[in-house]
Amino acid sequence: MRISELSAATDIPVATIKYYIRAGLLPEGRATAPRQAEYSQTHAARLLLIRALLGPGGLSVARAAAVLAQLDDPPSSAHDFLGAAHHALGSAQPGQENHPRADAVLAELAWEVDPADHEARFRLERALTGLDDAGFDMPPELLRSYAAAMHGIAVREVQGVPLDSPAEALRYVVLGTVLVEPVLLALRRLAQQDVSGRIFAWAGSVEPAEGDPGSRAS
Amino acid sequence: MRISELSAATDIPVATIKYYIRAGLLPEGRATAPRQAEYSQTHAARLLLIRALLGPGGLSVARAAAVLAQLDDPPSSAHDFLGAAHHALGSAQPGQENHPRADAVLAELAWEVDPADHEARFRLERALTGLDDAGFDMPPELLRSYAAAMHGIAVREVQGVPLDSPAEALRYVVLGTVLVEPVLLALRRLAQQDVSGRIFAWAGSVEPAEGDPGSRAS
DNA sequence: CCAAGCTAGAGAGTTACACTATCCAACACA
DNA sequence: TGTGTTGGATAGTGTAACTCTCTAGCTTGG
Repeated sequence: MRISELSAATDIPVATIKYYIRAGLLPEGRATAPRQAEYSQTHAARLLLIRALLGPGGLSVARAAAVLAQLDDPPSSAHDFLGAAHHALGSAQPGQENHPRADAVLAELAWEVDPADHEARFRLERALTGLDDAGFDMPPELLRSYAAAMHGIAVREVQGVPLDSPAEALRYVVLGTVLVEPVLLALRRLAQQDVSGRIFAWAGSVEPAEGDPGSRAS
Repeated sequence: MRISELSAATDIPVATIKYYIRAGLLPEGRATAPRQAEYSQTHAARLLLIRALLGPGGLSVARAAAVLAQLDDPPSSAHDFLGAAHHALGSAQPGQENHPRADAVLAELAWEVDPADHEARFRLERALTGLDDAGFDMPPELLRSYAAAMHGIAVREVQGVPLDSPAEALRYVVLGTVLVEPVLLALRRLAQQDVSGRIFAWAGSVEPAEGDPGSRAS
C-alpha cells in the first residue's frame, strides 16, 4: 500500500499523513527504495486511532505522540498501567505539586492514590478552584455523590481490564481513560435533559422568539 | 477602581483585560471622562468567572462570550434552562443532525431528551464513533452502567437547581455543566487509581484494604 | 500651572498549533 | 522514454489567544 492509497483508505490527506509521521505519531513505511515505501493495514488502523485521540479524545498532537509511544513500548513489568497511562496523558508542568483541596477531598474519601502522580490531583485542584472563582459553591454532599458515582464506574472499569498481556492492558486503560471521557460527559448532559423533563413536566408557554419551528420536549 | 488596579486585583494583565472587553466577555467600565473609566468589584468577579470558563471549563473565548451573554440576559419565561444552557455551550455546526448510534442508546435507555438539541446527541455520537475507530469496543453493559451513574448524578443535580429566579437557575445550570465536568473527570482518574491499588496492589505488596468507601452509586 | 505618568481604544504584532503547499530528485509503469 | 507519483524536507497558511504599540486625553504631585 502506498501513501496515496493509505490516504484514500483513511480519508486523510497525504500531507497530513506525512505530518503525523514527522510528529512521531505514525511509524514510517517500510522503505522499498530510496523514494518508495510500503504501508500496511496497521498503518491504516493506527491513523484511525490517531484521529480518535486528536478528535474525540481532545489530545494535542504532542500528547498523542507521548501516549502512542507508551502504547508501542509498554513497561514490561507493567505493575502500574494507570501510572504509565496517566503520566503519558498528563501535562507534567512544574508547580503542580500543591493541591491542598484535592488532598483534603481524597483524605475524606479515604481513597488511596499514587502519591507520585500529581497530575490527576492537580486537575481536581484546578477544577475546584475554578468553581470557587466562579462563585459556584458545591455542597460537600454533592461532591461526595460525584465521587461515589465515579468510584462505582472505576470499579467496573478496573475489573474489565484485560490482564492477558501488559500491552493489551495498557491500551485498554489509555483508550478507556481518554475516549470514554467524552462519552461520560455527553451522557451526563443527556441524563440532565431526561431528568429535567421528568421533574419539571411543565409544558410551559413558549415564546416564538427564535426561528426555531421545531417542537420542544415537554 | 481603575484598570491597573483591576489588573492587580485579579492578576490578569491590563492588555488581556482590554482584550476581554473587546471580545465581549467583560462589560466596559463606567466612563468618567473621554480617557477614563471606573471598574467595580463586579468586574473583578466577572474576570475570575471568565478565567474559570476559559481555563478549567475549557471554553473558547467566543463560546465563553455566548455563555456569559446568556447569563446576563436570561430568558424571562425560562422554562428550559437546560435548552438555553446547552445551546449556549454548543457549537451549532451544520451536519450534526445525524446521530443514529446515540439515538439507539437513548432509545434503549428510554431517556427523553430535547429533540431540538442535537448538540449533546452529536457529542455522544462522535465519542462512540471515536471508540470504534480506535478499535476499542465497549460492552453494552458497561455503557449502561455509565448511563446509570450519570443518571444518578443528574437526578441530584436537577434537584439542586435553585428555582428562586430564572437568572439564578440558569447560572447554576451553566456553571454546573461546564465547571463540574473537569471535577468528574479528575475524580474518575483518582477513583481508578484507588480501585486499581486495592485490586492489584501495584506499588509494592501492601495489603489490599477491602471495602469500598464511596461506591454507593447505581 | 505644568510635566510626568496613567488611561481608553484600536490596530498591528506575536506565539503556538495543526495542518497544507511546494519543491526536488528518484523511482514505476505504460 | 516520459509522464506522473513518491519520500523527505522546508516553508507557508489559518486560527485562536493573547500582547504590543500608538495616539491623544486625563490626573496628580510639586
